[in-house]
Amino acid sequence: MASRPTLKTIADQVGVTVSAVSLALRDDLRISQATRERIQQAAKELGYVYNRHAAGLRRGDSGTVAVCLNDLSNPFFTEFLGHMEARFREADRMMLFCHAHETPSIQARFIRQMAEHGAAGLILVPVAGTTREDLDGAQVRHLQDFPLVLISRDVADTGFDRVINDDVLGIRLLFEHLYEAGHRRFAWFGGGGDTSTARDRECSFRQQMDAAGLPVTRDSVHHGPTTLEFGDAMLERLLTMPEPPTAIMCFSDIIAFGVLAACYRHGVRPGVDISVTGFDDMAAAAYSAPALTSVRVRTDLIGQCASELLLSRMAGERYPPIRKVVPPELVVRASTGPAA
Amino acid sequence: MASRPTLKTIADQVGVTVSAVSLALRDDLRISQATRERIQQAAKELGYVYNRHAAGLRRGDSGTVAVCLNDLSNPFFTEFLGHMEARFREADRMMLFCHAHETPSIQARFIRQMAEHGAAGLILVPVAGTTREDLDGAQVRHLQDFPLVLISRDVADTGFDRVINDDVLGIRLLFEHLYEAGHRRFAWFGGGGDTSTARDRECSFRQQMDAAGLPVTRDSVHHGPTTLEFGDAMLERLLTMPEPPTAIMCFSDIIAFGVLAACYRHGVRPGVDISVTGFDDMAAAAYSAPALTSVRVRTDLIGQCASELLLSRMAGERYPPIRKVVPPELVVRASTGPAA
DNA sequence: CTACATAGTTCAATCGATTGAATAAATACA
DNA sequence: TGTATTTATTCAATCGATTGAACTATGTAG
Repeated sequence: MASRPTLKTIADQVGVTVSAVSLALRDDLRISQATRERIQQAAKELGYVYNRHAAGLRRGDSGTVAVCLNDLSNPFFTEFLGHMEARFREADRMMLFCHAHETPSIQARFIRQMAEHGAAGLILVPVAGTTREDLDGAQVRHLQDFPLVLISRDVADTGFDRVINDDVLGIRLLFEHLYEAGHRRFAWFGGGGDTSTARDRECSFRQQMDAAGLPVTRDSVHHGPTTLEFGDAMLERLLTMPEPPTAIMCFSDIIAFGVLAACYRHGVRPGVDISVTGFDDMAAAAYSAPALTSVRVRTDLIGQCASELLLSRMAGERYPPIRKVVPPELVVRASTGPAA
Repeated sequence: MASRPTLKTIADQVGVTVSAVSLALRDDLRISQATRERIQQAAKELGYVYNRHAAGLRRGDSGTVAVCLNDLSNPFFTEFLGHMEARFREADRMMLFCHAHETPSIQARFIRQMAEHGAAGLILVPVAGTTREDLDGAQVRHLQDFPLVLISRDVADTGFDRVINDDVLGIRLLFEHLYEAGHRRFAWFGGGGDTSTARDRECSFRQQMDAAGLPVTRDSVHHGPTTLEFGDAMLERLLTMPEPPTAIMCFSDIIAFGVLAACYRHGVRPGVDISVTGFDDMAAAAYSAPALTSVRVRTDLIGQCASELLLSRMAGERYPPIRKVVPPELVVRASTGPAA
């Protein structure tokens, strides 16, 4: 029944004031070592639990950071989560987490709530279609000078820090790899969402096609969700064509895995009869059947860089907004080969 | 420069007291509708942001719940996260999140910190080897009567609520499926961690073998981490045996995917030359090459049930600790077939 | 015209930790 | 011995929202 002990409880027990206890528990040298030890001992015995609400109220900092992702079912994003979590734990920051499900209203609500909680910073993979307006004014007036780092997806015209992958380069690497292997008939299985990632990758695909003097027809570009189902279904459709493409570039590994599954069912051999590429190089890409050619997005570097940037902003660093673009790496595996 | 507005700021603006503002913002009927509207209007104009530290200090509830998982790289666990996040969002609870990396010290620290934050409840997938002592006394004296729900993995002798999968049943379903298909030489690729899941599944495997009158030899049981690498490497080893098993049961889909990858490289046809089963039935299982026979762990039901249980405990419900066991479902796909 | 609800608002204490300033005690210095 | 300095601790205000009790009009019943 005894309610949670407070500084007062300890103070009474030891015979000092709350001030002394407060200082002692934080190892302040103003309190003599002897007293400090008695106080810390008593705190332990009483099972004292620090109250961050009280501390946060007085100090204005809650010791938390907020992270908002949009798609947990995609391991690619959980890789980010892992890397950032590690860095924040190191910095002794707790993480408020939100799964926005690509839904603007969820994202907006989370931004408001994390502000209410006094989170000191926010890392955000903006949901598709997020605009500048969504990020400032709208929810939290004081977001203007609030530490906020966008990752993975870019939002134009923001005054925020951003850490993103070089999607244009990634597609170029894959395209060149396929082109050099003799492929001339390409298909693009692209992300349908309104994100910078989807736009940049598809745009880069079209540029490469143009530069190679290859026509982009209605049959070469297909849009859909980033799911296994989409890749699977799309390949089924492609196989009914009179002269199907010999190389399929997918917006994401996830889609490519779907394509591989459909190939397997139809006895089409990826890397021999057809070439398939992914994007992201998630862990499973090395173990698909066959192993998937992809570009490795450096989630580790991006995640670390973003956390670092956020922590430095939180520490009060002032500099113009940074837009960091991290180059990915081509990883050639068995799912691609010379054009038949 | 103007610091964040408070109730006082609004009160001065409108010409009422903080009490009135506090009540009005929460739509308390004690304040006349006219005044309420004026206050709410002013709050909006000033860009007022609710301060949960202040409210939490006074009310003793921060409106957060804590969730601690141990392995983000396994999509199986992020499925839980998704389901719980949805339920908590619905209940207007924020989520403090921790990735314990199977590390007891991280788990312990998180438990302490979430208590400091005044989280109203905790859902935990305990890290391998977690004991009763780790969960009470040790970190937070007041955890005794603290809403805590364990999921996925069980910890013996706790007085806490638990929601877990019926692992024994799952293995039995898979075994019977394989046995009826004529398989008699089995291998078990098992989780190496000290978790109830690893123990229960392996134990069930041994029971089934016994019941079928099949010997469990040194060559039939293999332990390792829940990774693609482990499954891959283990199959390589198995193929060097003079008389390899015809059926391989894996502790997790992840391991099975590694096995399928190795099969593919060696031209061994899963479902024809050898049968492979996973466990969990994560989304990718339907799209592996070939599609994987597995048992579907109802992460949706378990996640929902756990959140529901936690919310009801948080609401003050008192009843003896509940141990809810959710039955999984057999999903037969192409990776298993009649014994050669 | 008094007594009495009733609605609308304010008063004032409270939650628990923090911190700059003040005080007391002990030690050093002249 | 008296004063300056250091060390150890306490005082008291503060952060911002909440809430039971108190107060003040206004209206209603007797």
